Amino acid sequence: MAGCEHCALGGGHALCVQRVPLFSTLSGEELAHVASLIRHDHFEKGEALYREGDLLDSLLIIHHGSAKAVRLTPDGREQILYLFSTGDFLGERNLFGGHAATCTVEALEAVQVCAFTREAFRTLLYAYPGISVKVIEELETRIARLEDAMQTIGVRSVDGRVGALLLGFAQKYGSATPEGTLIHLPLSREGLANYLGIARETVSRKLGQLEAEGAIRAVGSRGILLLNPAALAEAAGASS
Amino acid sequence: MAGCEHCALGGGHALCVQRVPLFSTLSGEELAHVASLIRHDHFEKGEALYREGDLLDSLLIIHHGSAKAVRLTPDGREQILYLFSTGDFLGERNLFGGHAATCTVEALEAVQVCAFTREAFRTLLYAYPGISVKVIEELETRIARLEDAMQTIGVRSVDGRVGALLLGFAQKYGSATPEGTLIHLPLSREGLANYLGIARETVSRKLGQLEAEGAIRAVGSRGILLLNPAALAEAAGASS
DNA sequence: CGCGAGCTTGAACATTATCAAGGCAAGTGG
DNA sequence: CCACTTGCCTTGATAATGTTCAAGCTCGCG
Repeated sequence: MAGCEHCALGGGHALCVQRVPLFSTLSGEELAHVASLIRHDHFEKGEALYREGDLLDSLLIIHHGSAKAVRLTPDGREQILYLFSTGDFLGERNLFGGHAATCTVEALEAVQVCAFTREAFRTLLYAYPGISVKVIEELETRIARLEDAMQTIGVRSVDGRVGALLLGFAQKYGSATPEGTLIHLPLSREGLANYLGIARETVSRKLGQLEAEGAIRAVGSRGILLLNPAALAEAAGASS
Repeated sequence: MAGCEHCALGGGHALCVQRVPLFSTLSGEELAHVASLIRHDHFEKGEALYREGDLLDSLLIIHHGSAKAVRLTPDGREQILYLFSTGDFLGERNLFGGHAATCTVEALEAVQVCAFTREAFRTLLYAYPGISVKVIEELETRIARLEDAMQTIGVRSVDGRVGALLLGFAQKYGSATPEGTLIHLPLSREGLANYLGIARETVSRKLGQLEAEGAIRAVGSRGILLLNPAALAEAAGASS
């Protein structure tokens, strides 16, 4: 059986399928079956996992690395819609309706993915009905994330957006230190700008301002130390 | 059997369940079974179908009328996330995870809904597995809408947002006339502002500007005649 | 006819984008 | 090992854009 090589490698390495909430209801034996259906792929930084308009025929699970889902706006800029990292899955949008991909997904760093073909996944759905419910739940989660993002982008002042973004990143990419939470940003300033829908320069200025206020401290170009989360939360909550 | 009274009323009136894509794969007999599980409810304009934080236990199908899904932002304004009208269904977010509702849904006019209890719907899912796939597809559609909305709100200039909104409304609420498409707005100016994430006054100004340019013509307070859709499309596509 | 809610308009103000110049850092080649 | 180059980031000045506050208007309704 063509198992998941990545998963087989490295000592206490868990099966990649175990990392996906989708399969959390399955037994070890079933997981092994699922894993046997997996094939692999690898992308370098900057490479596209797929592009807007592609007709995907696989479900992708990010085994290691991170990626951004972007969409080109009519005026030529790009809007980042999601950030994916280890354990997230994508491509589910295209498995059923036969729709073309609605956004381009590009690797932010080297990315290893585990993939199911459409057929393999459909087989799974019939074999393990519980997965359907999991898919639905996962989609609901993604909707919730989008709703949050939309509320953030749509209404809050720019200060608030920046604050909310940093707090969000702190949970996802942060690690606790004696001084506060250290965030390793997954994006450049330009990336942050595209995520927030504002100009690059504005990101710089807002971060500079927050640093001047003592709420954060820059650590290299991709590191931010959260000194005063409460100040950010306040910015995120108040209109100015 | 406690059938769907609304559906039974009025001559060639279709079963309300037929209006929902969810059940499009079912036969007439199966539809009748589904319809037998339905109960009803009615809401007046301004009344809430449910509120943020409620633990819903039903799937609601809008049989007649329209409603808005809103979320209160930290700074006290409201952000409109969706508009629902006849045939749309809602509450699916809360059927599985047992999550509380993430937004408040309020009737924009008198609304009649058909509802399934959670149990009834689960029963259906097991009886007719095809419904699961439909649910997934429908969720995907909703995600696509959100992604569109996010791109619109996040990046486009306000002129572009207004243009895109009008074009979108033209498809959903428009009727063709010799002079152009006549849109009956489902929202007040304040509603439009909350939907677009901008100030009331700005909506007035932009609409006035479009009217001055001859792209649209106001017809009463809730009517807009689209004279030059191309001009709107251009605004929606260009940054300024 | 008069009242009130919602809409429009104006002017001052705040914020952000844009344009432009300069700095920092990492990687390159001598 | 150092100067150079390149890409990315910061900072400043200016102009465009939207918000806010305030006043007046319109339309529908009692």
